[in-house]
Amino acid sequence: MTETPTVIPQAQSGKKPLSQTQRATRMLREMIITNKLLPGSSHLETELAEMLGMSRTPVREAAIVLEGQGLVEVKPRRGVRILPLSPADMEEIYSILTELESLAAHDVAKNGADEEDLARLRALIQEMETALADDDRHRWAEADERFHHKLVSLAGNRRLQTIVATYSDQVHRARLLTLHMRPTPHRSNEDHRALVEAIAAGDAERARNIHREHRIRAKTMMIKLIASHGLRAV
Amino acid sequence: MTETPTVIPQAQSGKKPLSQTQRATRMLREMIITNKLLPGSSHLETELAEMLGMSRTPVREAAIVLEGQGLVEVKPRRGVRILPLSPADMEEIYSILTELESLAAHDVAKNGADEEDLARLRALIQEMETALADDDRHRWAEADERFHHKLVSLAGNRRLQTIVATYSDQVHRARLLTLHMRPTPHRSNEDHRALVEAIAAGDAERARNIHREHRIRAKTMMIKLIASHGLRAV
DNA sequence: CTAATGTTTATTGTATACATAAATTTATAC
DNA sequence: GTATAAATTTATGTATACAATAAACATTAG
Repeated sequence: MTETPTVIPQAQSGKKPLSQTQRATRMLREMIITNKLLPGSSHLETELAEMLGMSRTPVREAAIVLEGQGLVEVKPRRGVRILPLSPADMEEIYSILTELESLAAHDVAKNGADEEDLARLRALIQEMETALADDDRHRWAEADERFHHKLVSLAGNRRLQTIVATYSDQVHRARLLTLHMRPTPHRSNEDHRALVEAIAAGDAERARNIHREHRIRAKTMMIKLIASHGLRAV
Repeated sequence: MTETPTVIPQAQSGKKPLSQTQRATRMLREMIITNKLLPGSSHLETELAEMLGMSRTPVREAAIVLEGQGLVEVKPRRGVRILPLSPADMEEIYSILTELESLAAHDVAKNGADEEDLARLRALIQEMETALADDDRHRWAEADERFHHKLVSLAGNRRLQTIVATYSDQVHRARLLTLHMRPTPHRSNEDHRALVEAIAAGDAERARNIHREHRIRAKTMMIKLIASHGLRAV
């Protein structure tokens, strides 16, 4: 894979100067998932190149990468189009995420997690709870994302991680949008606690089922919210 | 000028002259999954370009696409490397395929398949059986692939189909390799029949479980075969 | 006014040029 | 003979040039 989506931290001490293609890929992905480039809009290669201060070549290569990750579509003479997500698309993606994250939960429980990892997961749940207490949904969402990411990474299946990251990126916009429309996610935190217990107990099937139900609930809510607000795409 | 074919499901019908990049992508992928380009080997962009009779640019773009599909790795000054699969890689991929194909089986059973689709699946099983009777494993494998492909396509989740296709490509080499080492796949056909029955009965959970077990068996056998032949990568 | 045709423009696909940095080789010192 | 440094080669990353062609526009016919 060219790049693992949503792996922002690279700035530390690994001082390899990024290539222009890498920079273009990151910047464009960031602008897409944070809605700086609006879904449905099209952008000529030249425009993007100028905007990013580089030539067309790296922009073109970045577009190919992002197309492979389902974020854009490169249309022959129409430029690069930011793909909108319909409720049907969301349904597709959430089904896949549900299944793969549940597999991750299963595998983590089966292979066993050490105390450090369990502590990390519990700390993230705690973080979500205090964020909720402070009515800070943004912080809650961030901790939630990190929880799911950590869970998947513990499964130790790199490809699984890549797929989940890719599709999580795709629904990131929708999550941002519904964050303030949804009811307070208390139930979500209960699910998380139950999941960590199942993992700690090494009960793989229970972990899988808890997480699957958790994900299905999230999906149902998301679709309903989008539909109830009359959004045809995001 | 009456019809502009936007999405052509298969080959010839729309004879849009492929771009060089598309040609490069197809040719390289084909050469990789059929072992014309050996796993672990590296190839400079210039070599590949000359080999395919085009300039470096489209080769480069194809390499980016194939890298996104996990078939190659582009190493800074080492050229394009055909990625070998270790048993651990295979384990990763089969886990993902197991889960996603099982989801497909579940969804197809849940949404219901019409008689035509069921007939098609049954015809493919029949094809596998006659191929086995003729001791023609190649034909069996082809029908098997088409059966799995058909199953997944019936689920109607385009992204699911894409992921399964991508990872199926990755293990294609290994399947070719073990095709003649494995015992006659009678059990496999029984599984297929049971699956189609569960789908016809609309029993989603049963369909899911049957297919999951089927896939797990396939995975175990594959890993054992590879290991028993002392192969560290394919 | 509408449809058909010709003309212009704009954008892409691909080739190519070139500076840069990695890899490799050669030279030099110890 | 080994280790270090300098020189050379090489492949890449990126910019740029340019022909091909789809889209947009203007023109003409009906």
